[in-house]
Amino acid sequence: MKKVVSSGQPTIKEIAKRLNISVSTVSRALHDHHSIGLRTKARVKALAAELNYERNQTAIYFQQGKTFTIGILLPELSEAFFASAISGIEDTAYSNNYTVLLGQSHDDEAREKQIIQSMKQHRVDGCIVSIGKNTSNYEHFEMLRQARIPVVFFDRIPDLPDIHAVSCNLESGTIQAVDFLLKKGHRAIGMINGPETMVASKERAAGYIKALQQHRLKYDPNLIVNADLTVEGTNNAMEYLLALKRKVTAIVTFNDYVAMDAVQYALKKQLIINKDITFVSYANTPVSGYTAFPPAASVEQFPYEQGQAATNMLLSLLRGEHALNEYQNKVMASQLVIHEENR
Amino acid sequence: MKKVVSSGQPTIKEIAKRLNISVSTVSRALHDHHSIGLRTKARVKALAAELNYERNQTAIYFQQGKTFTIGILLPELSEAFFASAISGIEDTAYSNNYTVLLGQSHDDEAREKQIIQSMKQHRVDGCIVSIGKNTSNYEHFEMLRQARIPVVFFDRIPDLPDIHAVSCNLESGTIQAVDFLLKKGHRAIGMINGPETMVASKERAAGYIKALQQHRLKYDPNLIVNADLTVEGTNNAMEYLLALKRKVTAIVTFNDYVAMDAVQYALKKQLIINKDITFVSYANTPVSGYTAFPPAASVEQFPYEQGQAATNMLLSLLRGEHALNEYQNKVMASQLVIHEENR
DNA sequence: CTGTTAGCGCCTTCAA
DNA sequence: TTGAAGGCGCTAACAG
Repeated sequence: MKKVVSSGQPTIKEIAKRLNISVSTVSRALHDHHSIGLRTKARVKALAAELNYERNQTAIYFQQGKTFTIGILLPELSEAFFASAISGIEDTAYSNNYTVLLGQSHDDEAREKQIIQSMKQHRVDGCIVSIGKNTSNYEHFEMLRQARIPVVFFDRIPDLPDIHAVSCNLESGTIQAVDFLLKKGHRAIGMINGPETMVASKERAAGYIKALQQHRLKYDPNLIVNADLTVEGTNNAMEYLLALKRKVTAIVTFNDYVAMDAVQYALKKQLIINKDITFVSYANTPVSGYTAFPPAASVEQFPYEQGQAATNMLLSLLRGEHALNEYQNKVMASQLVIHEENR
Repeated sequence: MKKVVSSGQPTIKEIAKRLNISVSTVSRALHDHHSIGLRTKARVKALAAELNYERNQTAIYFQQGKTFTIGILLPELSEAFFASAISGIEDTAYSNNYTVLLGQSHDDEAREKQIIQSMKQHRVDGCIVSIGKNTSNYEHFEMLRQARIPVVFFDRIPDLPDIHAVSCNLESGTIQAVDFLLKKGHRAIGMINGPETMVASKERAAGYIKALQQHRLKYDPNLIVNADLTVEGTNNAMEYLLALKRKVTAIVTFNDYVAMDAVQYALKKQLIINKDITFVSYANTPVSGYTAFPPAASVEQFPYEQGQAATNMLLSLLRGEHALNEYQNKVMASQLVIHEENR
């Protein structure tokens, strides 16, 4: 008993039969192979068009061992930063005839593993990954390596030696940010940083310190607080900073959300924004323009461009332009964007 | 000459050879088929584990004619609304063992067509689609229908008779919104609506009118303005509304962005928000909580839930629980969310 | 309980 | 210029 699976979609076999020629001739005709007679070619193409023939990609994937699909694994699709990043990835993949398989880990390591597993089974040609907040075990990526599936990490990259990665170094932007504040006359500049373990937090702190050094100013460790990015954490950090003996007149916050929370706190304390206290932040969101008191400046991290860069790196790997073990680590510079001050 | 494509990944054939049994036995053992001896099963599984065997999905897709993949076509990934929607889609798909192929049309009809084409070639089992702003030709969806690939439209649904669709009716939410304002004593309620052609604009207008009717109030067409959702458009609309003889004390805006622009305009005109003028909006964004003057209430459109619902509908179609031509049109109710007023 | 075999759609070598 | 045949990895029908 023959099972019908292809829901009536025409195949080359069918075309061959109708035209009384062989399947290989049809296949070649469809591919414009030079050794096929013009007449035959025309007849084949005409019938193919008439029948609405379409090659069965799954068959081709199967026998070629390539899927022209890349897997994207991200923590959270609804975060503006990642939404932009995906957008950049999809655009680049699309214009190179690749499609994109999507998975979100929700910062859950177990789910991250499952998704990687599933992508591997789907035989994606490669992966682009931004790891979860708490991921500390990287064996799932090791499996990809063994399966010779290239991976490019971006933004949230793991602390491993031999990886392909694209990221945005926050140090440069942070230097610019602190510099900006120093030039406006601020001397006691606080920083609400993220969890100490995060690479991103380290980069922020490093930038902060370097900026001070460049101005030959003393670095006071008390001015940097590590917070957990929740509203309470931000409030606590603000309380701490505002209680310092040295009067803090400017604060660099971990991201725009923290900034907005911090602004709310400051307002409650009757502080006048941009006068008593000035905020500078990191632009994870396009929203800040709409808030009443946006940070005076923001460090842009270029998510769309990071997505593009990661995809291009992966594609060059897939094209064999670089050896898989020739590890590339593209670091893009973050950049300070000064907002309009007349609001 | 044998071409090696599978990059050395072990196959059941290899396992069979090593164990001196047949491929079908291996296949069955791996599937826990009841008719396989415990010993054999164990041996097979052990070797499979040792070799790091993993089934080649592309082979299975190919021979089963199913890919357990659904295609998502959306206008713009970086719009918060769609980002949430995708999140809902991906979560639902994932927990049903489906994966998700992604494409964004950027509201470009040609690109929309290409993506649909590509998804069809990838042999996705079904599609979830939100059409572009300007899409007026639906032949690409007709092709899907002919290929018997089910499509569920959501949010931006085409004006076609026989389709599966999930959407959120804004009429109910709008009624609640106007009702809310009427109960607070407002009588001259303006509306900055979207382009007249959009279904969503019509629903808003209809809700507005119905709410007045329910209160036995006269409907004044002058109070509804169609704008184009740009900042200038919003400013013009505001100028118009504020210049009316009847003093407008409340305004329903098309979405949160329009609301924020309108608030800015009002502030410039020295109006006091929530006193001189009150805004109610539609929640396309989770941001409004951070703005200084968020709308007093918002009509929630539940993008995540819409994504879930669309995916469930598609899955039920794929499972054959409903005939493909038994068209379902799920309309979810929008709902007014009243914000805290003590800010 | 296990083995043999055909076939999914396509491409590609080899032979004519 | 064309045809025949094999094989990609796997499943399932059929035959022991």
